[in-house]
This record gives sequence, structure tokens and C-alpha cells, in this order.
Amino acid sequence: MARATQQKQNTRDRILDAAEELFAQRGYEGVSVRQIMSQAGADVSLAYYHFKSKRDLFDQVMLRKVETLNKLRLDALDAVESRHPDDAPTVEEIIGAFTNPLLDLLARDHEEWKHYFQLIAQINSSSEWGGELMTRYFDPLVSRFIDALRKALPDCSDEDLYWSYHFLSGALTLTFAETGRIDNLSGGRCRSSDMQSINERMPAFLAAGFRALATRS
Amino acid sequence: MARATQQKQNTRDRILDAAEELFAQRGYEGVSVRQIMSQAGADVSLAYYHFKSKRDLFDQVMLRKVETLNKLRLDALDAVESRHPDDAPTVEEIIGAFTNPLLDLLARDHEEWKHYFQLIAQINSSSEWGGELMTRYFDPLVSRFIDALRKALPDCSDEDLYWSYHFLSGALTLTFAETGRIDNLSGGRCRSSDMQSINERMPAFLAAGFRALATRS
DNA sequence: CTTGAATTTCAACGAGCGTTGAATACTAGT
DNA sequence: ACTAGTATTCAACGCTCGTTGAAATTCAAG
Repeated sequence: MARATQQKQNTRDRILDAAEELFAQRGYEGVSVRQIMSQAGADVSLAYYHFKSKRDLFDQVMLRKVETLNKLRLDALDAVESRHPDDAPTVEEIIGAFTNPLLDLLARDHEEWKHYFQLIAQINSSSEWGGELMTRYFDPLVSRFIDALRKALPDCSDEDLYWSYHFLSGALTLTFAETGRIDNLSGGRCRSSDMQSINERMPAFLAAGFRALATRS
Repeated sequence: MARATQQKQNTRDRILDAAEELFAQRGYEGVSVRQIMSQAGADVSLAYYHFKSKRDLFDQVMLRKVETLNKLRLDALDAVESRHPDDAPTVEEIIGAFTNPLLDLLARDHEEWKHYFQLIAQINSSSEWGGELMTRYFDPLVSRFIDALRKALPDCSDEDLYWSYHFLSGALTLTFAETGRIDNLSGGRCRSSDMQSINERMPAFLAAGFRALATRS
């Protein structure tokens, strides 16, 4: 039973890995179940033994990693807040709790998490699924971050907070999708995969934006 | 001949309109040529009379609007620069020249341009085509804007400029894609289609980000 | 009215799609 | 060794895909 379960997990995970990579590269409609199973080295019909449908396979690909990442982000936010029992954390610290887990995962296993972030970027920008799926996967997490930001910026209106987060979300998802756009634009002077450069710049850029809206006349 | 040319244009444009809307909603792979021609009210094979292939149709959909928008943006930048014969324009003015034409077009014909920006958002976030296509369509324009920003922020390194623009690009494309995400997240307090709220906030948010990186220790 | 080109219709091609059911191989507990 | 359930293979279903060639229609110009 132990062996059997392990074998099942292995095949199931190989399918999920292949699906994750191909969905990230070509999108949900751009990949066929046959291509996924070919990359996973298994028969087509096994996809329908382990998953209900192509759409279910896609959902499981998402859920597998969303849960891991959201937990790390919540832990990071808890840590930041427990470091400030009396006052509120700074905007930079809160944004750091949102981005640092992501940078850590990429540093540990770049390929694996790159595919996931490419997928998130496509979903976030999809007019058909973007609003609904991102809400389903991230709403509780994001609401907690916005609560923390509200305390850090008590003079900021809710509208400004939501719009600021929206701008953050766009900058973040595009940046971690590593599309190679900045490599082309900068003639090679900047590289999409240069996480240190991102870490040095993105929190500062976004925190300044939040503060600019919070202190607007 | 005049009539014939006009009829051809009419059908061709109806195909382009249908393709633009459907590609924007479901992505390139998510739409079939048959669905496009059905929405255009024409026979399937007419797609291959007016265009070389599905991919060519997609390219023509893009080019038609890219040219219009890029020209307006360049004109706006020229206008800003000619208002400053001696000194450099401010960051806000330059960013305004980048975003205002876009807001004007949306104010004039919301549906038509919304579809285009939804398409741009998907391309920009695509790991397969994002880097190449955005470079092909926007590089000359963006280089001119970065030149202007370099003059406005003479102490800013090129790396900081390129990363700042990258964050801007992500925030901008997501925001104008109107995915409904912010509507859900804010519980209806903010609306994706509220261009006035965007206009009041986005340039200020992004300009502050640029300045934060330019004046970093 | 005729001509010739531009445009549209009709029918079909081979290939690939998501999905399924039945048959087979494997493996854990008895 | 037998059994029961898990895992995998094989073959196929009806359907849609992008694309094409040839026939029919439209229409300006002579």
C-alpha cells in the first residue's frame, strides 16, 4: 500500500509538473492534454484517471503551489507584525513580507517557481478569468495585507489603498513572469532573472508609490 | 472600383473587429477562426482570402491599433518637450504623455479600445510571446520615453530607469485590462472602468516610484 | 452586353482535440 | 497462490481545428 501510494503520487506529480510548465509557457488553451502526458511520459488516458478533466488538472496545478506560497506569505506578515507589538510596521516591511517569500522560493528552486509565476501573470492579466481566479486564490491573503497597510498608512483612504495594491499587483506579476522584455528593452543591461536587482528596487519603488497616494493633497 | 475597395475594407474590418474582441477575451489559442468569422457574419474561408493565416490575422489586429496609439503618444511627448525648450519636463509630465492618449481613447470609444488593452495585457504577460512581441511593437516608442525620463532624472542610473519602466509597464497593462479584479477585491468600492480614479492616482504613484529609485542612497 | 478581376460561397482534407470504456498489469493483504 | 483494488495501456468516439481549391457571384470598366 505504501509503495502503491508512492507510485501513484509520483505519476500524479509528474503530470502536475509537466502541466505546470506547459501551461505557463503556452497558456491553458495553447496546450493539449496529449502534449502534457507526452512530456510526463505517460499515456493520455492516465490524465483522466488522476484528474477529472483538463480544467480540473489546471486547478490542481494552481492549488498545489498557491497553498504553499500563501502560507509562507502569511507567516512572513505575522513575523513582521510580531516585531512591532506597539507601533505599526513600515510600508517597506509589509511589502517585503509580500515579496520576500517569493524571492526565497525562486532562489531555492528557480525553474519550479518560475513556471508558477508565469502562470499567475497570465491569469492575472486575463480578462476572462483574471478577476475571478485571482480573487478565489488570493483574496483572504490580500485582505490581510491591506489591513496591515491601512495601519501603516492611517491617513490613506481605502480607495487609494486598493488602487495602490492594484498597481503593485501589476508590477509584481509582470516582473516575476520573467518574460525577457526588460532584457530586450535594455539591450541586455538588465536581466529578467536578476532577482537581486529586483529585490533592491521593487519594494522601494512600490512603497514610494503607496506613500505618494497616502500623502496626496 | 471605389465601391469594391470599400466593400473589401468593410468585410476586412468586420473580421478585424470580431477577431480583436474575441482574442482580447479568450486569447489567441482560445478562439477559433470559425468563431471569429461567425461573429463577423462571414464564411470561414473569407478569413484566408483577406489574411494569410490565423497568425497573420492576429498581427494585423495588433498593428492596426498599435500605430494609432504610438503616434498619439509620440505627439504627446513632443508637445510636452516643446513646452520645455530650456529645462527638462517633470516625471509626471512624461508619464502623462504615456498614459493620457490612452485615457483619451478610452473616453472616446471605451469598448473598442478596452479590447485592445486587454490584448496588450495578455501579450505583455505571456512568457512565450511577451518579450518578443512587446519589443517589436513598442521598443522605439519606449526608448524615446526613457530618453526623456533620463533627462528628467539625470542622477538616475540606466538600470534604475529600465526597472522603473518595467514596474510602470506591469501596473499600466494590468490596470487598463479592466479584469474586474479590483472590483472584487474592494467589494465594489473601486471599479476597473473608473478612468478618472486611475488618472488621479497612477501617474502620481509611478512618478514617486521613479523618484525613489533615482534618489536612492 | 461583355469581360475580367475582386469577392464570396461551398465542400472538403487530414490532423488533432477532450474524453471514455474495456482490457491488462501490478501489488498488498490473506 | 488467490484476491481485490490500484495503476496503466490500448483503441476508439464524435467533434472541432486551420487551411485549401474550385465554383459561383458581384461589379466596375470597355
